[in-house]
Amino acid sequence: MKKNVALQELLEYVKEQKFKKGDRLPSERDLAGILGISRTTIREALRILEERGIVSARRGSGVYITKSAEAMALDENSYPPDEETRIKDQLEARFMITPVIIRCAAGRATEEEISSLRNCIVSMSRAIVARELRQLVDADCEFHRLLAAMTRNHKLIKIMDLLNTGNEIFWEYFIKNDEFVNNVIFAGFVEIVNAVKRKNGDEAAELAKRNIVNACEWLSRIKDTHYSDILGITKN
Amino acid sequence: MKKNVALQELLEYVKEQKFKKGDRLPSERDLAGILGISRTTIREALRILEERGIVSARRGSGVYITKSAEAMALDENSYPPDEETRIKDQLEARFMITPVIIRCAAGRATEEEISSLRNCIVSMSRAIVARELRQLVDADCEFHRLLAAMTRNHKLIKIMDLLNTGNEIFWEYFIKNDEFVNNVIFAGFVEIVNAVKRKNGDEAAELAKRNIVNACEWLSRIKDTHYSDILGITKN
DNA sequence: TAGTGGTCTAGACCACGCC
DNA sequence: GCGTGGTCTAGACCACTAG
Repeated sequence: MKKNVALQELLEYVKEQKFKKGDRLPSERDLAGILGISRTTIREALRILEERGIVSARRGSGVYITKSAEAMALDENSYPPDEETRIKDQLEARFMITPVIIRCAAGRATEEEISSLRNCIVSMSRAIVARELRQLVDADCEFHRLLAAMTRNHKLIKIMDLLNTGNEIFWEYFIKNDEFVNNVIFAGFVEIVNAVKRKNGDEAAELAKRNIVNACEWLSRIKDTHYSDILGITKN
Repeated sequence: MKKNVALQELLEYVKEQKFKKGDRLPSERDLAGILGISRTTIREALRILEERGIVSARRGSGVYITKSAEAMALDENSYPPDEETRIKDQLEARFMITPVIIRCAAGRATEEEISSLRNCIVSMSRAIVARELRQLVDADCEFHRLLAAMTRNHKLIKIMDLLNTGNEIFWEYFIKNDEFVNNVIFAGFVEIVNAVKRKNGDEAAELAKRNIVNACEWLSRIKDTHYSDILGITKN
């Protein structure tokens, strides 16, 4: 994508021109001319830099550098939102957040809601048999959405919605191996529901964590990455 | 902004046309025509809906609804609840999520980022003296945003953004009492930064929790509600 | 092959900061 | 008033999906 190229060129340009923290960049229109690219695309690149906290735009004034060159160099390598990073971020976020929500949910769930969870698991099972990635992801989302709803906390529901986006990225790998999905992940979900039914929040949370640990280990095996790093850093 | 208007109209249109989960929306070009708006703007609105997990775009195929009507209604109602509920949800969510993120941040923060945290605290202090609610809330948001950025995890940053919305609701109460804000909350932030500097994630997380506990207790005193219920249910 | 989302472009107008 | 970032537009081409 050109915006990513623009982003790299922009960083290169900043380095060349020896811009420092606090300096003002050329205007968006000038940058567009300098880098031979449309202003819209430049803006998209700047937006990304702003998200990363490297740059800050002030209306009517200009775009300013807010991060030192050293800090920029430091996280330059850590930011390509490539597939590896997305998988890692997604798994880590789920590992950190989901158990907390499930622990809370276990204390507040009704019998009826637990039946809904069971129904979800049935859908999941069907999707696995039919090898329907989309249905599997949907069932997984629904499962987690229900758990979040049990907390009766609107904010937590929204957070779960956020966590529920972008999971295809690893389900895609899981669904390739029936045995793993069935005996490990799927069985894990069943155990979680049982723990929730017993209103044992701590156990449910622990099971949720273990499920993600298992997922990480399996992914590490079939890919050449070490997802298990996540666990050491964020141990609860 | 027109994209926000477009977003509302889009939701309205979906409701009118009785689109359901799994249905395909008209193409972006058609929607542009229907709503009388450029495709770029429509795309921006769709991007937001995609982030919220309401919709999912498939290249070469179309844009599909991924959330049931009930879930959408739930989402819509997630903000009109009464003030009590909003405060409770907000505090509870922060109590559950923030410590986990801070623990992770403590293990990955750079010296420079810690300086930024300190700067934030200075802004906060100034805002308190000037009794500027808006600046105080901004500084609080920035403080938490920085902490989330230290995790280097895009998802967690987004989650923190979500947590950062709607906090005016209790800052409004806090700012009325200088002594409390200064000696309890503000001092708590300073301690958190120190713990982060020592890379002591567990302590930082514990301090973050205690800060929210203190906030709950103080709110319970000045209002006739028992916010401390939150703590028993979600103890870690 | 026709239609879709993904990306990029050039140009326009607005709201705001600064001189 | 001038230059800035913020927003919107119409149109183009590409890569992909599906019939």
